[in-house]
Amino acid sequence: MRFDVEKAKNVQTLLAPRIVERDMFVYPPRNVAGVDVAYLEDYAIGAAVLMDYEGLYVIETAVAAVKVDIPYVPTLLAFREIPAMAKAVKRLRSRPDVLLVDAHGKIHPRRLGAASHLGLILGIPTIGVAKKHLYGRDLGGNIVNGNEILGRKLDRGIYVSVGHMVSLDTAVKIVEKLRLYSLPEPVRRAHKLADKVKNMVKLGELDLEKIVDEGLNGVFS
DNA sequence: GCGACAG
DNA sequence: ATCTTGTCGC
Repeated sequence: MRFDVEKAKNVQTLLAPRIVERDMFVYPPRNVAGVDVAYLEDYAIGAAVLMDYEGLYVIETAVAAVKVDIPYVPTLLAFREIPAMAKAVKRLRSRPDVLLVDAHGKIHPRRLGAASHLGLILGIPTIGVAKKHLYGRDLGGNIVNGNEILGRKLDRGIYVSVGHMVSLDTAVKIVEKLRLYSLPEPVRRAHKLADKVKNMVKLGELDLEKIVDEGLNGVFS
């Protein structure tokens, strides 16, 4: 067993105290990016879409792929997804002011969901945006655990929580503004991009190995 | 022991 | 997350 579950949990417990819950960027942000991952066999394809916060137009996109060894274990998703997400974000030529991650942030048993973990590793403000419940109790829209507020559940079943370097109120404000559809645009587009690349690789229209060592950049819409 | 369990 | 066809509706 190359993946030590207990050790991974200890890493989360150790890193959680480093999360900053204050806005460490100028609000409103100039631009925001969304990241997501798609899987194809034993590879993870990460996609990042950078958009203008006010105009909601795409500035640039980046795709990266990495081989994945780690299995999916509930609450330890970060260890499986972060390599691909981090690589995609780093391939962006501009550094996003805020990053929206398709995963939970503080809504996590040890307060370090993948969105928080990624923000800590990249040193970029992050917001957790998830579609399903993972942890905590719903108390009138607030996801709580005892007296602690971990995040918020918005309409259409979207969970928002602090990733890193952002307050919950600001995180919610940003997500709401970017919600043209259920998911905030940057995340929805990153999901579509990762999915599209995955299918193109399947159809032989793209070479996965080439994406693994060179990545893919674009300036689409 | 039982149920829950992001992507 | 992934697999997987058609179908209903704006």
